[in-house]
Amino acid sequence: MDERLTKPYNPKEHEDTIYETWQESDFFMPEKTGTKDGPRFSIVLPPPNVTGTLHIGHAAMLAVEDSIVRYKRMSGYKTLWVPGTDHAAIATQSRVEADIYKKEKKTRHDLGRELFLKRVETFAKESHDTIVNQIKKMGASVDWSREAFTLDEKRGRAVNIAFKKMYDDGLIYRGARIVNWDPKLQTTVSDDEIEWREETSPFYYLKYGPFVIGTSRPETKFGDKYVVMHPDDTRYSQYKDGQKIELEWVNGPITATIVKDKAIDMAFGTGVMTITPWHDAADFEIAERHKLDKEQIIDERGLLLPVAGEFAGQHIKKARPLIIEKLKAKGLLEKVDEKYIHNIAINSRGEGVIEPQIKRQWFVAVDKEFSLPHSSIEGIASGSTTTLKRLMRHVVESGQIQIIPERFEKIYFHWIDNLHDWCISRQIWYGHRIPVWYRSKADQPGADQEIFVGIKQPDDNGWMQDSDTLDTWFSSGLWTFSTLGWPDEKKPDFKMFHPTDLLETGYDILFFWVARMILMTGYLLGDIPFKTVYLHGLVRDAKGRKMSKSLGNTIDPLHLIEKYGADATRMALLVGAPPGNDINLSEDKIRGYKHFANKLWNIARFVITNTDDVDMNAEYTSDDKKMRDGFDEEIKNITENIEKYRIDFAADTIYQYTWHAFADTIIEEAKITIKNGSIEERASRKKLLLSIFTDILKLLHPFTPFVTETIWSMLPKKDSELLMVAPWPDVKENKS
RNA sequence: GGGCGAUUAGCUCAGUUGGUAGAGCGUUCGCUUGACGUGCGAAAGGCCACAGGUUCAAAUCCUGUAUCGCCCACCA
Repeated sequence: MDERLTKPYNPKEHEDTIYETWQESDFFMPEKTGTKDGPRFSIVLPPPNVTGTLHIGHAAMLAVEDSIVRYKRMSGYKTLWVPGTDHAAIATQSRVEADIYKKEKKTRHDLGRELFLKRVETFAKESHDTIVNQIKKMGASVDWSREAFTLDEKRGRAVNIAFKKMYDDGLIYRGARIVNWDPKLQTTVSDDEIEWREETSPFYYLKYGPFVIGTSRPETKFGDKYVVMHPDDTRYSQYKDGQKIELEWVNGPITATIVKDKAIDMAFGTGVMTITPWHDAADFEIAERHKLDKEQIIDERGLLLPVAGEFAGQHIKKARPLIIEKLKAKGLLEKVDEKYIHNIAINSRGEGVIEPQIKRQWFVAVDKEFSLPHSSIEGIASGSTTTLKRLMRHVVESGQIQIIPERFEKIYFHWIDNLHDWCISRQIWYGHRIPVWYRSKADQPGADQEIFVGIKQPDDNGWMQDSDTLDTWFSSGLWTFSTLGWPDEKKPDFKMFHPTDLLETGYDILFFWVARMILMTGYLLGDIPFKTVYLHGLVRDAKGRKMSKSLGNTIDPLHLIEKYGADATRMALLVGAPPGNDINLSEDKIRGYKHFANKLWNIARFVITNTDDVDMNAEYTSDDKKMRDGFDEEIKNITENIEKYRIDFAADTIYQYTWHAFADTIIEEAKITIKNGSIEERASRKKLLLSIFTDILKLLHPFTPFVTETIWSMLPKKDSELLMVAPWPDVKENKS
């Protein structure tokens, strides 16, 4: 017997060497697996952000993906799993900014663009190395030779080409639109990056000529010169759209214009409101509809502009009570509701309170028609006209992309239907610089600047690049094909592995990322990025709370691997985690699976020591035949569940079988048979032991790769040197 | 305001097409049994949130209610 087996199983002694063995074998590379013309399976790793270290959610993701990938590889597929990391623009930048400020009391502006970016890159590099190590510790069988980064040179080229093509097709435009401005980070953020927080604040009723208007933000009201009501509101039928009225306002008399718009909720407040188009998205829409003037009241830092009169230059927070005082003194304050509950917008990255502003930004037009020259999408012919929104809806609606669990399809459609143009420019430094250059026309002062959109800076003089960078999701939207060689569509990887088979990611980034990949792939390739989307849930703590640094309930996956082993950690994250469901993770659960790894180890000891004289050509007794047939049913069941992406069932089924059928029954009976049975009975049971155990190792391998590979190396008889490429048990023919 | 999910043993959760309720951890009792005490054998513990309905049969399907959680939305 192998002397390693004499001790209890200690994952630490085996895991790192096993991973090295795998890597040296090159079986992580598709070139080494499957057959030339055989089936292929490809998947990309959702690139983790280089903002520090992986958390337990990443570990869960790796466990699910690696299980599927290993299963496919063993099933004879040419299997590719592409790893990489994401520069995560704003998240990484604000992390480094905070670090620098904490240590050196300096801002990025103190350092300057170039120096600051160096610091971010250093941080990103360290982060990357940590992450790579963690991915390896989890046992992920990714192809490291194909590793990519969203901000490396190849991906940068892909980004610029995509941008230029969209610009040329009129799908990317520059426009003054209302955006979510974060005065703290001094940048715009997309709608999806906003979190809403409930807040109780006073709600003021102000006299506005003959009307009473309600507001929670009196500091924005200085320039309000349109008063809006519903056209069907009989209370105000004496007022006509466009009618002018004179009234006394905060800083003196003004002329206001009546506007009738159906967006007004007659039941809310007095049914009348004034609008501030520059600082409110809803007001902006009304102003656009009626072609009204828009005036900026608050600047980028949150200070009031000259329109505020005596309050100019003050910060909105400080000015508000003073403004109320003045309104009160002028008799314009009708009443105050102190307990008004409303939602305020917060930047989810960095916690700044969002101040809507009208700004000149770059947008992707989601409703604009364009023609798609080449299309592999069923139902959309090459050369036909469509919009990004329609494309995104169609590929899921027609079933060309399947989302698991299905209920998320509805959520996806709903999101698309509410989608506005996507603001892609960011006023931060870390990221893909917008590939647009400007030059003022020297001979024509005051004229518009010349604009150049391209892959790289034009050769002649005087061009200045746009200082903004792109939303990080712009580059990750290209991920499924920018990692396979695009824009060169002749690259073998692209031809062989695109579209990918599966995208496995958290439901929390369905809109951010999944939808954007569908958008980019549909537009740039006329294709789908993947056939199936598997959405996993969030990992919560034992009490069901979200893990967060502030709660102090985060679990470091490396700590778990150190204490219980990667296999136990993986099992705990797989079992009980059906697609789309959050799982509560407790250390007790992981400890249970550590015991299982040891159980398997001891089973191995029993089987190996009792089958050294096994004859694999022996006849099964009828009892043993039944046992083997029963196990074949389990194999079928497990295989079907993996195919259905019910990894949780598959992992639990083989766990239950191994412990409570194989160990508790077959081994226990074997002890008696081997001692007292006839020659035939003994030979049969020994064959059964080794035969089932060999297949158990195969079935368990996708879920617990380390311990099974370690045991495999001790098996005297086997059909493959390494378990990771041993053939998956096939029972289809056994069916009688 | 709209949508989605959850509610099952002391705790955390499974329960795949409806067929007399399961796991892990915890608890109690007994076992140094020739693979394993990280174990083995046994036991206690559940009107499956509530109210109706469909069915020979419901934790499972339908309707409603309650509580919790999540997502979406331009109510000033």
